[in-house]
Amino acid sequence: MNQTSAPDKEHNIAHAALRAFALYGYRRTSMEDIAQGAGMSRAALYLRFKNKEDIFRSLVSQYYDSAVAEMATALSNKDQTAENALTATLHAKNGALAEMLLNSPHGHELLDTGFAIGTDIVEVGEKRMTALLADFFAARGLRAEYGTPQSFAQMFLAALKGLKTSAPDYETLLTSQKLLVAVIAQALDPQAR
Amino acid sequence: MNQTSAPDKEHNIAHAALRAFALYGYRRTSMEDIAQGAGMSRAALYLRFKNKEDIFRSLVSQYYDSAVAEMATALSNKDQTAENALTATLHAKNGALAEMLLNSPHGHELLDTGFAIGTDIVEVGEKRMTALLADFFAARGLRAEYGTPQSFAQMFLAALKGLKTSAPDYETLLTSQKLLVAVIAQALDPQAR
DNA sequence: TTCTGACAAAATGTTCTAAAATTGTCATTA
DNA sequence: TAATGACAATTTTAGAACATTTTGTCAGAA
Repeated sequence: MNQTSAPDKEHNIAHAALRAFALYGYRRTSMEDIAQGAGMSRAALYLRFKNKEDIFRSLVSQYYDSAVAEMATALSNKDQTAENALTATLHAKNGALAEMLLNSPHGHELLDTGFAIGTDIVEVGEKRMTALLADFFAARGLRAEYGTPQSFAQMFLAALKGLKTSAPDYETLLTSQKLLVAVIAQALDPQAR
Repeated sequence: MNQTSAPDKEHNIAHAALRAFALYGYRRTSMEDIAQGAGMSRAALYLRFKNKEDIFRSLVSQYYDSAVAEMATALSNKDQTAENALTATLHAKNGALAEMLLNSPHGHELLDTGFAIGTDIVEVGEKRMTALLADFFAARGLRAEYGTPQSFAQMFLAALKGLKTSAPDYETLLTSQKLLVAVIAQALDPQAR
């Protein structure tokens, strides 16, 4: 009854890996680092993951799965204001994992041009987010002058990325995210105020 | 009467440098490359510029000077719609110099994290742009719910940067810029449509 | 005066070698 | 069965030695 299940162990590994990546960066994190953090031998890691890249990809997967799921929930409630829905969406996107990586001194390594691990996963993750937002914008009756829901959603995500990379501190990030959301919400619902 | 004036030569150098930087990237551009492009000896460059970094900084300066001036003009006409003013502003920002660098295969080197030359100039240039936009937003009666004109302008510039870095192609960039401008313009002038 | 060729100094790139670290696997243990 | 220690193979790192390129300067030519 108290035997640790496989998913739990994989979670331990993922957690330890995340910590190590945030601490040392991807390149300088060794399998030994991760194994120690997860409280097991290095060899044990290979029982569950093919290699370091595999672990990293699973982290990215994990992030997008939860972020997309949370986003879907946040956007599904038809009764709330557009502003609230979008704000909840941001919380989903700024999830714990993203937070930890972005706040680490090695966040850049994992985002900079030329870091090519998990790119494919990122791509489909972003596509799923775009689709969710496009549906939302369509459902809220986005007017034709703002282009297709699809292109509008792309614009929104790109703008958000800009806020994230430009913000000098967390405070500023929150402020500008709030402003952008307010503007977008207003565009959806011009007479709301 | 037909002697070439100093400013002209400096312009030649700047032009050649820009070409070389776009072609080879900053690091792999030698003073010899620039000298050849400008049709003079390498030593002659040192008569007008301290070194390569100095040339690069003068390029950045030049860009911001013209971009800021054009932006000021674009934003000053009180009769045009906010949307037109902002669109003209984008043209100023996406100036020829920016275009050339961004479209070059080495554009990334000059933008990526860790490229620290001319950072101070960029900083004051961006501040000047922010100030111009803030004045514009204030003059157009930006409503309090969108924060201060200052923070709103910061948000706008950051979002624009996101569009630029995220756009897969020039077409998409233009589209999303247009959408963002439309949204912002509508926030300034809710009943305009 | 305005510019250049030539020079010394500095920086950058290349190739090699040996040591150290990291990886992935497997026979063996608990 | 699930996990480990230990092993061979691979990769990474650091340093030395050397060639090449690039830089910044200056005496002197145009």
